[in-house]
Amino acid sequence: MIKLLIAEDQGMMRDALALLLGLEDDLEIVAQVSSGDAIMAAVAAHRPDVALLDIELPGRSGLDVLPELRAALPGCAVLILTTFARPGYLRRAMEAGAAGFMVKDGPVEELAAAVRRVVAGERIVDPALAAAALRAGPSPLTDRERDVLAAALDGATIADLAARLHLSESTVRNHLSSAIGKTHTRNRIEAARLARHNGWL
Amino acid sequence: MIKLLIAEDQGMMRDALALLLGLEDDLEIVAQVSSGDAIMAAVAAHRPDVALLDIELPGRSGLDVLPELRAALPGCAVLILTTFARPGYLRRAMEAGAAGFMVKDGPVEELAAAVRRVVAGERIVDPALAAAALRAGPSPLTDRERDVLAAALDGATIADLAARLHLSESTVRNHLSSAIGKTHTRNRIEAARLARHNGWL
DNA sequence: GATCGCCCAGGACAAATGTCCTCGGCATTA
DNA sequence: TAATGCCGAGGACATTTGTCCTGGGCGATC
Repeated sequence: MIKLLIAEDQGMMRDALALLLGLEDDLEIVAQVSSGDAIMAAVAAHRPDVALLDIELPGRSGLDVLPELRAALPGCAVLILTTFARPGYLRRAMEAGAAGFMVKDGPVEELAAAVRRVVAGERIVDPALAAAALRAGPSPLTDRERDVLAAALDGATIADLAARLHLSESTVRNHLSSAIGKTHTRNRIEAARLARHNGWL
Repeated sequence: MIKLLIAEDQGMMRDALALLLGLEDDLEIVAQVSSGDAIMAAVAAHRPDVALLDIELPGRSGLDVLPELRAALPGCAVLILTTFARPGYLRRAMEAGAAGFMVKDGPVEELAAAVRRVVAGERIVDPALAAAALRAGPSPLTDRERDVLAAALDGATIADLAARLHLSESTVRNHLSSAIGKTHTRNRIEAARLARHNGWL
């Protein structure tokens, strides 16, 4: 019997996954959580064989908890299940030891099969996405550039960013200018959007 | 037997919905489509009793096809099912004659019940969302302001917008300035984000 | 110890953006 | 007919943003 943990914030999707996977004879859902903060406690309590993690969760993201989960329970295979096929997400997932990376676009039948395959030790990666990840390369951004771009996503002014990050306006400008240059974009909005698209934030 | 049409682009969600609703004895999935363009043809071919429409679909949005669907097949109740609880979405859906509006956060069990209730003539609306829709009020934007804001969402410069919309830069500036004023925001990014959040785009 | 990259900060400057004004055309409404 | 509102356009102006430069501090690496 394969013990499964599901971390997914969208209620309908979570219920549907649990119901469908629960129908399989060799799978058992031992825990369902809807926030990233709840993952580690559920892992400790139920010691699943496979963890199905969404990335964009309230609290901590699935990618953030991934290294911690691998360290705490190395025998648990992690299958990332996300809406967004972002190259940087795949890269981070693989570097952190995920066993597989799937997007929610495919048919549900693939899911149970994927769970069994990662339990068998296989790695699951969408080939097209892997190619995109290699093409996009690793993030060219420094930590601070990433912070500033992430904070700029919602349209804040430079003064806002400076206040929010406890920096001077000059520093914020410099980081932004540098990030714009590295991303070959024309302003911070394009830079921030590209960075998000590539999973660099 | 209640005949159902499902329009949903995310494969896993579509499959899961179809499977779960198909398990109900009194429901029958007569059509599944993944793009907005395909909805009307499927409606004509299968004449469903209930159409379950996502809003953000490739091709035409669920809200765009809604009036056409109601005109073509008035006996078909439309249940909007969306990820985003945007006040303007709810408003548009209700004004266009939707029978219900649900977000994908809730438990799946609600879904089959909602389908039966709209067939029985009930209207389904999340009370909290309805309150938000009333609080946000109708869109204050003119058609052109909406167009310009929508085009500004991706970080385009004023020159880009002017070229894309076949307007002079002066005109674009004026529309943007007006939209910024009406939304009580500080720049077009904030204005565009607020407008999107409220479902005004 | 020197070098490198990152971080923070400031100044100077050009370019982009946002505001406010005028003006004309057009359709709808009173 | 007059008034109103939306649309397109342009000019003038202040503000914001982006670029490029300098410089100091810090830690890692060679």
